[in-house]
Amino acid sequence: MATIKDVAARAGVAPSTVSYVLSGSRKISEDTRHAVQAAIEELGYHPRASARTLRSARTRVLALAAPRVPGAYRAIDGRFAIDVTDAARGHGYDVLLMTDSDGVGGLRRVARSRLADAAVLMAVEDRDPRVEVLHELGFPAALLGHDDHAALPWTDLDWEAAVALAVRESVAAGHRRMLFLSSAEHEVAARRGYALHGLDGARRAAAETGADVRVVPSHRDPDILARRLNEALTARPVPTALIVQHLILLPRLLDTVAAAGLRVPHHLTVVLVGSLPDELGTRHLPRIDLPVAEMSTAVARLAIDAIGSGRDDGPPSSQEPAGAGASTRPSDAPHHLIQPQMAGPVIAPPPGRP
Amino acid sequence: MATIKDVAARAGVAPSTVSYVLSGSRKISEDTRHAVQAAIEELGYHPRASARTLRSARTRVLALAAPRVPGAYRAIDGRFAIDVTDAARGHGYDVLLMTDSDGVGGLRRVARSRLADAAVLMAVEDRDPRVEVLHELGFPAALLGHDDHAALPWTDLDWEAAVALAVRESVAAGHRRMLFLSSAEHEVAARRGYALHGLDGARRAAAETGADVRVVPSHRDPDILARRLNEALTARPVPTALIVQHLILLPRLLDTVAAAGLRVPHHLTVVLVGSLPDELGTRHLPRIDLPVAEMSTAVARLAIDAIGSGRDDGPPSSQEPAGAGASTRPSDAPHHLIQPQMAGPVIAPPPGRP
DNA sequence: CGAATCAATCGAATCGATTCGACAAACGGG
DNA sequence: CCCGTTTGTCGAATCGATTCGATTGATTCG
Repeated sequence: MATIKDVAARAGVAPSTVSYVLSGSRKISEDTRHAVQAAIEELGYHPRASARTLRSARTRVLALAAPRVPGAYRAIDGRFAIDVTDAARGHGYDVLLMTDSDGVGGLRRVARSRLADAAVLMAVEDRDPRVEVLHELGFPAALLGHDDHAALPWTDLDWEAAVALAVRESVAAGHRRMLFLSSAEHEVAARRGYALHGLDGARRAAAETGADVRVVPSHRDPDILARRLNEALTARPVPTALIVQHLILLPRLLDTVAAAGLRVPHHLTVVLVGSLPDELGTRHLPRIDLPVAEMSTAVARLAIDAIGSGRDDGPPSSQEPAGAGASTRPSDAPHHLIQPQMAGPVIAPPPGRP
Repeated sequence: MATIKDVAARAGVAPSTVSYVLSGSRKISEDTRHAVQAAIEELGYHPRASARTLRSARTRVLALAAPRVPGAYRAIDGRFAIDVTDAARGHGYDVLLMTDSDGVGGLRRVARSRLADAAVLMAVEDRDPRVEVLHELGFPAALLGHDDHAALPWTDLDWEAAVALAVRESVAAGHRRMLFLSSAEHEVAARRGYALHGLDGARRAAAETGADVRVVPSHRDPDILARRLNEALTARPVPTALIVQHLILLPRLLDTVAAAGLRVPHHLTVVLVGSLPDELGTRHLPRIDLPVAEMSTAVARLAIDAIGSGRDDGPPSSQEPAGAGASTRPSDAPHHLIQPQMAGPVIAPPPGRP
């Protein structure tokens, strides 16, 4: 309830002096500073965010746009939300959580009412309407995950390298025939980066190693998924490794493997790609964890950096390398591509090999 | 970039008139209203949140305090965050997401800088320091989940009824010997409501039905959990049903069941209590879903209702029923206790029974 | 026909900070 | 000893809305 005026009165100075003590933007004598700080302590003063924002045009808030929830909820998203929030706090920013239950309406509203300084978008889709809206409003933003079209800063795991690594490590353990449980068809159709790049990684590693890698597309319906998997597991020649990128239905999946009479890892090695660290009790399987913390830190940073350099619509700087302006070509946007690492137990050899 | 002045100028009226058109708090003639609305459209005007808040002392923001993340992340929390956000939006509120990486510091900061009008706390613990801070600051709040001590509005699934229902339904399906995989010991020690009430429900239903219900406390270490479960599954007389309240390590748990040579549901029926709707592919098991949407709607409502009646420290109203002031006794706080419902397939009978 | 009533709108104060120019006192140099 | 500089602080304008009285016509009633 105390305001800057109360503090000033108590310390016997002008309000502006209190402000300078707080911001440190002008030199204040030792004595005055102590008097002001004492008054602040005694009154339990804390500046009102709204007044600060009104004057300075800075909210110190990031809008975090959670992904649409298409039937199946993604366990991963909450974790990202928390880690992004922590990362933002590290830079003095708070996080406003937004769903897209009203489509892009929420983002537009938050941007125009100046509730936030920048946005972080989760689970960006190809030709994502949110990206267009932000661009239209000239609102700074950064993306968690990416596809190759959006001309905004982004961070992501290198999914191609990740799946390729899983395949190569399986081959190194002696496996020659394996299944790759890829993203569901609707994710491929939506041209999600992780779906496309994951497939690329599997194909590339198969070609490089000469291994027999059969792709099984996942499906959001667990029964269909179970049927597909069961067919692939029993088709000859019998696969000895299962690389899983689509983890949403993991329990059901392991159930299916067990139902086929296969023990893990004795008959079949299961390798996860993009698992959430420590999540869902997957620690007993060899895997490539999704670097949630690293991605969150990076995206918060990218979003905050974008605030200063908000779109100024000026003529493109002549310092630029030849071609279009800095943020026009997707490949020019700042980004942070993270390299995969294996975690967990080593990959078991195929049956019949020591 | 347009302000209320610009709109006023364009419509040929005073700024206050524009404000009244927007708020509807005074009568405005048809003609003027249309002129103002046209000007708003043409300029793409949207009121600045900070200016509004500064004047009206209302942020229209709820602070959502995410639970501490103790090693294992809870898949459930992200879902709650999203649903609470949607529910808040339904009342015209936005949601500021807070972690407790700096303990209660975040809440205190948000409350004192007036970034939010009220708080929603997730996963409240016994003698939760956050509750004390909010009380000390006189900050309105509501809780997701509850224990019997906090004198704040709350909502929760009736965990005692839920576990009791799972036991009774299992008995009705013919089971006489079952395991109850309860919350982990550290959760009981923290006196979490769901842990205590769940145990009560199991005991009560066991007494009522005369069934043999053995309690197996979960454990955050999956290896310890697996060992405990394995012992209980193989102890004589052999249990025919497994009721699971602690779902965090579910995949590993089903793995353990399979490793014991037990097929679900043929040898052993697994019933889940408090599973997340559609989450993790648990739809093939009989279960009691956690009513996330219902709880979220309720808690948003409770928090918003608490804003109006913010602590006024005045003398207790004489309209009150005899006894202490309205918010002094925990049992007096408004709340919303949700009754459990079975979902999914019917519970399979024990082996040897048709 | 003048006074009272009512509807619609205006003007100005206000919320609580930030920030710029002005100003007084202290200081140093010539 | 006077003037220019530096140091520290003050005062006032400002950010963009809300809201309360005051004001202006139009209308009604006696």
